[in-house]
Amino acid sequence: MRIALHDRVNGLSTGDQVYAALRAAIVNAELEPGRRLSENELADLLGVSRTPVREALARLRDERLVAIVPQLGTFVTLISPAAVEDAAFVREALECAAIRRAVERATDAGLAELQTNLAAQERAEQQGDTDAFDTLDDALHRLLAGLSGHEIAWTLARRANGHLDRIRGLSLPEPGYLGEMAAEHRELVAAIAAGDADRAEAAMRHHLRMVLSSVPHIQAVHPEYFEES
Amino acid sequence: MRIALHDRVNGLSTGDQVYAALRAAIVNAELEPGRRLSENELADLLGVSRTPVREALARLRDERLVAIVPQLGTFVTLISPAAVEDAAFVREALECAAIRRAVERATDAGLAELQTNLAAQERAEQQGDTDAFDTLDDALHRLLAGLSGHEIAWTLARRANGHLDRIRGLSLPEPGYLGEMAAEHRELVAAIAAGDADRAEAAMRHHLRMVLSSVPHIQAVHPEYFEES
DNA sequence: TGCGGTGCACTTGTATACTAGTCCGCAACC
DNA sequence: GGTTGCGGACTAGTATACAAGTGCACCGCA
Repeated sequence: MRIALHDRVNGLSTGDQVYAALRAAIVNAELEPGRRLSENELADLLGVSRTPVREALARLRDERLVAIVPQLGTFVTLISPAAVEDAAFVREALECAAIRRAVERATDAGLAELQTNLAAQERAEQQGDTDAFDTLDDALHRLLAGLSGHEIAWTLARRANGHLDRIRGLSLPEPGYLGEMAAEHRELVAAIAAGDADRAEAAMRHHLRMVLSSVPHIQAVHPEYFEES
Repeated sequence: MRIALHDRVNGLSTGDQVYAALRAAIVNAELEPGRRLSENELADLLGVSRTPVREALARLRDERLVAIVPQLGTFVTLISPAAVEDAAFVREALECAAIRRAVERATDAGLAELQTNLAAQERAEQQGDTDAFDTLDDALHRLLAGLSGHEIAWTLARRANGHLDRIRGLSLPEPGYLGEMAAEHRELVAAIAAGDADRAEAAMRHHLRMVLSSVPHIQAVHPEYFEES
C-alpha cells in the first residue's frame, strides 16, 4: 500500500489528511473491499499515531466505506448492490431537486462558469485524461449545486456517495465513455440555459443512472468485491 | 446542565452515548446556540475522558451543530436561516422522492403499520403528550422511508437535519399544532393508500414546509440564537 | 489614570499507555 | 488420535500525558 500524506502545512489537520488519503485509497480500490485494516498498521504506515487514524476511520464508517467491529477489527466494506442503489437514490433526489432550482436561479455568470468547465472537459476528453475529467465532472456537479443555492446538498450527496464513487473508480475506461459523459453534461447545461426545468431534471436523472449500468460488469469481473445477495 | 449518560450495558459505546446526550441537549436548546463548550468540562460532567467527547463533537461538527475552532474552543453553532433552508431543501428532496417510491411499493402490511402509527398519534394528541407525538412523528417518517426501500435516506436526512430539529425543539407548543400535524400525516397516508404519487408528494412538501413557518416567530423571541444576516 | 507588554491559563490536536475482549493455536488430557 | 481448555497475540475502546497556540487579565510604567 502506497498511501502517503501530503505536506502538513496546508492547514488541514492530520486527521483530515488521513481521512482524505484513506478515502482515496478505498475509492480507488487500492484498499480492496473486504480488506482488513489495522489502526496500528495504518498509523505506522502513515507515520502518525492511532488518534487521527481513528478519527478518519470513524468518518469513513459514517460513509459506510468501512465497518468497525469492536474487539475484532476494521474492514473495508464489501460493495453492496443495495447500498449502491441507496446512494444513487439519494444523489438522484438531491441533484434533481438542485438542478430544478438551478434553472430558476441561474445567472449569466453562473452559466459562463459552466461553459468554462465544459470546455475544459472537452480538452480532457481529447487528451484522454481520465483523472482530469473526473475532477471536472465533480466540479461541474458542485457548480450546479452552487447555482441551486444549496451547495450543502452537494457535500451531503458526496458523503452518501462512497459506494457510487467506488463503482466509478472500478469502471474500466471504455472507449467513448468520456465522450458520452461530456455530451450529457452539455445537455444538462443546455437545458439550464434554455430555462427548461423538466428537461434539465430528466437529463440529470438519465445522467446519474449511467453509472449504475456498469455495476453488473464490475460485479462479473470482481465478484469478490461484492456482498453475496 | 443536566446531561446524563444512560447505563452503559446497552451495547452502545461511550462515544455513542455522549453523542446522543449532547445532540439531544443541543436540539432541546439546553445547550443554547452560541454557547461555548469545553471538551474537558464535558468530560468531567459526563464522567468520561476527553476521547469519547471528542468523537461525539466531531460527529456533531459534521452535522454543523457545533463549530470546532482549533486552539480556541468549541461552540454550539448559532442557528443560521440559510442552514435551516439548506436542511429543509435536503429533507424535502429526499422525502418527496422517497414517498413517490413508497406509493409504488406500498404493501398492505406497510399500510397497516402506518395506520397503527396514526392511531397512536391521535392518542398522543388527545393527551397533549408532545414528546410522544414527536417520537411518533419521527417513526412515521422512518416508516415511509422504509416503504420506499431506501431507509438509508431517512438516516441521511436525519443527519442533515440538526438545524431543523432545533427549530422544532424551540417551537412553542401552540394550540392546535399537534392536531394540524396529525391531520397532515393522515393525508400523507391516505394519498399513499390511494396510490396517488402526485398527491402524496404534494402533501409531503406542504407538510415539511410547515416547520419553516415557525422560524420567524422563534427568531423574534430568541434573536440571540440566530446568526445576524 | 490610561496604556502597553508580558505571562499565565485555557483551548484543541496529537501521541502514548492501559483495559477489556475475541480469535486461534498449541498442549495436555481423555 | 481426538477433544478440550488455556494462553498468547492480536483487536478496538478508553484514559492520560504532552505539544502548540490563542486570548485575556494583570501588573508595571508613563
